Amino acid sequence: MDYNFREIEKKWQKAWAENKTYKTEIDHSKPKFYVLDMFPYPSGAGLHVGHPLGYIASDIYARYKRLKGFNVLHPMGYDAYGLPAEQYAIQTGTHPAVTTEKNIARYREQLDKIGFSYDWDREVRTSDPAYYKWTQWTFIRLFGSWYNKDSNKAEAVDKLTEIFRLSGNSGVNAACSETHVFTAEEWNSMNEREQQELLMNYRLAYLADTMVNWCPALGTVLANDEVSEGFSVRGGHPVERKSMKQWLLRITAYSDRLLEGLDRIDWSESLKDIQRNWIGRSEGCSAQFALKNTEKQLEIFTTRADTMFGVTFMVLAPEHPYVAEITTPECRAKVETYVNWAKNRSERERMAEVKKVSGEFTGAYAINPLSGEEIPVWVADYVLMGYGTGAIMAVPGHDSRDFAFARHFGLPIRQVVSRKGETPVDPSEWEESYDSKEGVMINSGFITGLEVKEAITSAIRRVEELGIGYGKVNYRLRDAIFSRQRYWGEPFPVYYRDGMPYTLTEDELPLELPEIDAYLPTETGEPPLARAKNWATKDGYPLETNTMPGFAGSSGYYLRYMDPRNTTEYFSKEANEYWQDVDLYMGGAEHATGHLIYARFWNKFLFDLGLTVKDEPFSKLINQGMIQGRSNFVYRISGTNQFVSYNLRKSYETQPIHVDVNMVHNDILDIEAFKQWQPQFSGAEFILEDGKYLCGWEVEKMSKSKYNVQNPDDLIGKYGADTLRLYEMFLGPLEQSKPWDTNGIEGVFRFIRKLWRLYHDFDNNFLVTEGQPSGQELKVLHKTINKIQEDTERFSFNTAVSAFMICVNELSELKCSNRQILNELTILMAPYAPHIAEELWSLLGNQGSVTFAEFPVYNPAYTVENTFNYPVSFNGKLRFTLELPLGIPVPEIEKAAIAAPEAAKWLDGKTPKKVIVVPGKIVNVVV
RNA sequence: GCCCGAGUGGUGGAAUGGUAGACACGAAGGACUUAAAAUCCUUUGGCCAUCGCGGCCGUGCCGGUUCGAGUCCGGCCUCGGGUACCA
Repeated sequence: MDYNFREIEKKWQKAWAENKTYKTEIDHSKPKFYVLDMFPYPSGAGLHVGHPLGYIASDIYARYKRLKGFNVLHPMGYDAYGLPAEQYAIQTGTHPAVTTEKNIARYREQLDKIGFSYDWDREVRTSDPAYYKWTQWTFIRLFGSWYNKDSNKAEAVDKLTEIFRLSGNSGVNAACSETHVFTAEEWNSMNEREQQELLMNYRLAYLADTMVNWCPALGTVLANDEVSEGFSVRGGHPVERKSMKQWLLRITAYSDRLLEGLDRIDWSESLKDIQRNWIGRSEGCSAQFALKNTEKQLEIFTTRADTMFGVTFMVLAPEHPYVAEITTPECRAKVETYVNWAKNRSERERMAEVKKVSGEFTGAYAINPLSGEEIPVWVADYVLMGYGTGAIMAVPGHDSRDFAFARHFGLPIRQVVSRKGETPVDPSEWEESYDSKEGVMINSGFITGLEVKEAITSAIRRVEELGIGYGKVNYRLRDAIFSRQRYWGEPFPVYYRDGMPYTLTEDELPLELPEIDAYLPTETGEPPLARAKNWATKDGYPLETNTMPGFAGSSGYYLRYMDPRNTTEYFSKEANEYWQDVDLYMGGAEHATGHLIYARFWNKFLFDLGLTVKDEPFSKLINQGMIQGRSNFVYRISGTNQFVSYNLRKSYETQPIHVDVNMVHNDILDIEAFKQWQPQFSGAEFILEDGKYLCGWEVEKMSKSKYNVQNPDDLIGKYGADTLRLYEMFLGPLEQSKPWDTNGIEGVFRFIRKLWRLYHDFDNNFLVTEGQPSGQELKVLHKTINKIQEDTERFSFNTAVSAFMICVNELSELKCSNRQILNELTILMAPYAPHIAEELWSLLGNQGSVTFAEFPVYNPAYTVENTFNYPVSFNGKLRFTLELPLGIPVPEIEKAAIAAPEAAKWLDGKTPKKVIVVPGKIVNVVV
């Protein structure tokens, strides 16, 4: 064996660990650079080949930055709390901590084999009391804070009570739950319980009754981003709506800042769009519609105040408090039946029946404040209580849902917007609502004739003049539900006195997770922590039995890495001032509406407290694409144990059967391995083509059941970590999703051995030559330096690997073994293939690790060409090429092109109309 | 429905508006070898060709801008992701 990767990789991994090569300290003499991977949840299945994709990319970048003279922080840890370990505990009784510990050990082993440059001394685990102490600490601070919209930041609740004591709440502009106005006297005469209840409306971490996503199978509540189409993201269990008392984080207070911050960070536009949509800011206006025969006003929110003259009815959500109050006796029975039916329908049913129109007339009428018309009030489940006010003004002419509803129940439809130059058609002939984003108002009283935009402003102004509403901004973003009825999570640092929650003091932290006898809810349905003995404070007050959700621990871990062993603070001021924020964050786009939004909120809150110097935590973020599986199939002839090769399958009636991809090489089946794979195939017969059995293939999700899972360990065993690293990068653009396919890995392996041979003679003796490199050698090297630098900086790692291949091919061609050239090449390779680079670096006689070498400086002087092979086109079609010196004047080039012997044929005796010459690029002759 | 992103050889993929298919894989042929592995060489988008001159067609489809379009613009089709009675 010439290139012995097994020995080399083991040797250097050991050396890096022993010398703590990647240990990082604050160093003010160097600029900092913080490269972070989204830390993994250590699942029992271990890493598959998709996980390291992002880690390899970020590791290459981290190593590159070190060569460029940066002090690089590149840590790793574990998102160690989570459902799978707890589910396993329920089934087996094994403590989740034990399972987690074991899984972490396996992850670590796998990660170490790939040769990452993590500073493991900074490892954090979210389930470690030394870590979650600070998660709990942050919760206490959230509980003790409110959001002042005037100063636009979080402030202490103590300051708020002071204001209440002196002047009540009328002058307070807070992001809060709905509260009535009270005076200082009223506040001061309240008892503590009343005051606490009131303050709950202001706290950034607060307790409230809310409709939650309850998952009976998991026995817990889930956040919106943990639910997809009515099923839990983890496990795929059905989810239903239920009202429960829950802790919430008032993330909505930060809606605008979360939105604004997106403009200042370097994330992909698509990811920012996902967050923008999730926050869902919409500008509009709120307006009160008077209800006939009562004093009541019905408040609605609309983004299209201009269409108010087109309102022909109103709709309330079934949960709207007014439904019961305004329904007339004649309609009561029907409305009650409808409301009950609507309320009990699961999310699932509602989603499945979006197209079905349902609703009921309440018997009540409202009065259109602009037109004075009387309009009926309906109740229907297409209006959601959770958005706006739970009531809408229906404009069936210009809203598809209102239109469908009006058609179904025979309600009038009126057109109020018309595009310029179009003659309005009777709405009764429409098949759908009329798109009204642009146009001119018609049938609209005082705004008739205005453009939509002006009409909106005009209508809002009138609403404000009438004192029935005001311009308002609405958000789709909801406060984050922060309680989970689970065991394996952070305990809340909260106890209850007289039924009111209070937080522990800082010196009582961490509040450690107690031992319990079974990882299940109690018989009375309380969360598992209710089983813990003495789950109470020293004074005997009961502690909170919910635990925090998965996103709690991951919301601030990047800050803790800056100073992970600090026992007196979350992280020191010094550490935060040095490391500031994450310069490069690498991870999956699936966290767009979860972790990535919570972490930004968490960080902004800590920024308000003055703890962090940056309000945005991740200045650049890259989403690595998903690695999909590539499945292989064999084709069994129906009713037989005969298998027909891929291209012959059409002549038979066959069923495709998944076959383990590890038994297939370049789509050719290892027949013996297949026979031994499962007993049912032991007697299998095969119809071959060209003496081989060819399998079919398809791109699918990587999963055990599809037998297409590839784990990195096998590949490292066969080719080594450096080959795996290069191959994962060579697969294609980092951000693109792509199928995993080992078909190309041989090529990368060949390349790396070819690289090795540059430094060795035929007998594998290390051999480099001294002396000055040739001009050609320098040209190849410097072309490569330039390309690698450019490609690495724009994260185009696939083309960088190609550039290395070209470089090694060319140097091999030149039979180059020059020390100077190879020394520089070694440094270039180091971020990509660190083990072989380290070995060659030491063979070259260099002291110390190549990690801290200096990145070669590109010298364009070595790569200048003095001639250029001009492509000459006629009418845009390439006809021939012409070698000409660079730097000769344009008319000369023109002349040379036309005078070329090949040109005569295309000129056909004519004089060219025009000749375009782009020096150093192209010549185009127009005939 | 709405908002993004992507469609290039048998495959993964290259290509600041300037020689489409770099670099690999696979395949075919050859060298070396008792043989195999490894290695090396040649060919490899399609069609036509008096296959050593050459030509025509080709980047999902239809148009447009331009001396010149895979790249820019307009309209469609397909696939992937996000979101969904959000007023």
